[in-house]
Amino acid sequence: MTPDADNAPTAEMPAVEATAEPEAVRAKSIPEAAVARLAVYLRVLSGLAEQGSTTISSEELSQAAGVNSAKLRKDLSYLGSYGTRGVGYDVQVLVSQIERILGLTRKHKVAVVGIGNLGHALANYGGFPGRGFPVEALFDLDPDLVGVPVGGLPVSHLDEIPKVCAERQISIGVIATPPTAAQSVCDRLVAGGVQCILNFAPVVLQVPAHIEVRKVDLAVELQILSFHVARRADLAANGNGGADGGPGGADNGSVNGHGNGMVVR
Amino acid sequence: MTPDADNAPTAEMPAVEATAEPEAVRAKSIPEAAVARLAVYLRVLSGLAEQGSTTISSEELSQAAGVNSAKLRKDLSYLGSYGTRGVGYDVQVLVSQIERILGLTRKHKVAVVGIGNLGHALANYGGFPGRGFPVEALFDLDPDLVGVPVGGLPVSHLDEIPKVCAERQISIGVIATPPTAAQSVCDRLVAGGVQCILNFAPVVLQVPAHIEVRKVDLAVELQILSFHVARRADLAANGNGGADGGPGGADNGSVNGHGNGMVVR
DNA sequence: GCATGTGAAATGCTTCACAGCC
DNA sequence: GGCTGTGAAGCATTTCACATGC
Repeated sequence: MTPDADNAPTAEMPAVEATAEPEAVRAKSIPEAAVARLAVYLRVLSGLAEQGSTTISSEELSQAAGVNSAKLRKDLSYLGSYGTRGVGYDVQVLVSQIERILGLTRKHKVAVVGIGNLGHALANYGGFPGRGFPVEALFDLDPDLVGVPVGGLPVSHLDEIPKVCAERQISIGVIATPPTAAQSVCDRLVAGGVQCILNFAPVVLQVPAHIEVRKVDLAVELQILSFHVARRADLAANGNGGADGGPGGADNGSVNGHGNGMVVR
Repeated sequence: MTPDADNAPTAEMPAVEATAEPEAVRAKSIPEAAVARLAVYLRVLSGLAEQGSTTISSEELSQAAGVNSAKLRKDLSYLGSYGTRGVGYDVQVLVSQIERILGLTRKHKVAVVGIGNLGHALANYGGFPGRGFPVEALFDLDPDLVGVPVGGLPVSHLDEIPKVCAERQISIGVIATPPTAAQSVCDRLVAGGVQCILNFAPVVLQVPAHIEVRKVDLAVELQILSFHVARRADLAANGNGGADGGPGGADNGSVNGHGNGMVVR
């Protein structure tokens, strides 16, 4: 995962205060794990909407999203009650509600730092996934790159990070630099006022408490896969006594869960 | 995080039983979340080793890895008892033990499918992170790319996936194609005998139960960050009256705070 | 009848706190 | 005195199972 799912959201906010909320109190504190899945549901639902579906049951949607239906319903219940018993959910309504919860009704400007192979790929992502995340600044250290437009946007120097980020109101910084530069880049992004960082560099960043960091770590992902290969080999080697019946049989229940995550980390 | 985690031996293991295991039973079933962190510790430790450190305490290592020390010790305890009370851990010993558990003592051949921006980045990663994951096959649909060497390896056509993967004993397939092609590529990788898949395409793959899948989903990561920005904005907007004192303050200490500040994220 | 929504149970993960050992 | 290793407590997430309402 999501990988990752580390993160300690804390923030409980028990009863909130007196100020009676006139309406839905929202901020009900929705589990981090559920948030990640909502993003997946959103993509599936958008696809369905384009194909003309208007309603869908939890069973169908859960299949398409690779989770079980109970989990899906629980996740959707965090949004409020937007289904119809005996029928299912209205696709458009779910799309809107998930977008609302995820804060996608507003744009989040992105800066990409480190225009190497990966940075290029990110900068060219065509406005970044699903709209709402326009790339509005690019940075690199290399003098040969500074000034050159990549994906229609000129590259600025690392030193400009704080100034440019502040000016353009960047809210998300993406770090795609070599590991040695990452912490320093991170500090400058924070100085520039970004609120969140998506880190592709294989280092653990130190950040102030109010900055949200997510990391995407290729080496870690591969090593997790390696672990599973090894474990499977172990089991096959000495795990089961005779019987069995070749691979695949193994049984072990494990439903088809599948899943994953994240990244998650 | 990957759910799956089915453990073979079910229950605990209160005492020995029936089929006496001749030796250490290893397969102790280590939590998925811990596996991901072990990979991080490994990187930190490798760095330390290169700088000449020979021992380290749980406190220091946990700081460097961005977790708290209790968690770190618990994680390391899954490896066995390799620390020295009153002293700390031997860096080299930990490195070896983590490598053993993660199955890094053996190579895992990788195939990259989809040689676009991202695929290029991956193919050029210079043998892939930290050794042990050699890229040994590249695939794309584009006739202009087939046959062209990328990072020293010629690109083959998608149709060759099953054959080439089987021949070269590829164990990990990396999908870096557009979403529409991903499921079909996945099926071919499975046909070619790969055991694990790392999926960069924004789709939920359907795979047989014995295949391990991890996904890296840029859109999901950004949307999770968006959620946190939104939540924070919400809190700031109606959470607390004036006072405050800038962002970050909020916190609202979850009551029992409990010392232990801990930097963490 | 059928599918949602949700308390409650089960499972899994993290944190605490301290015994054990150097 | 310091630091590891770990049972037990505390939380978080997932799953169950069924009342609820269309």
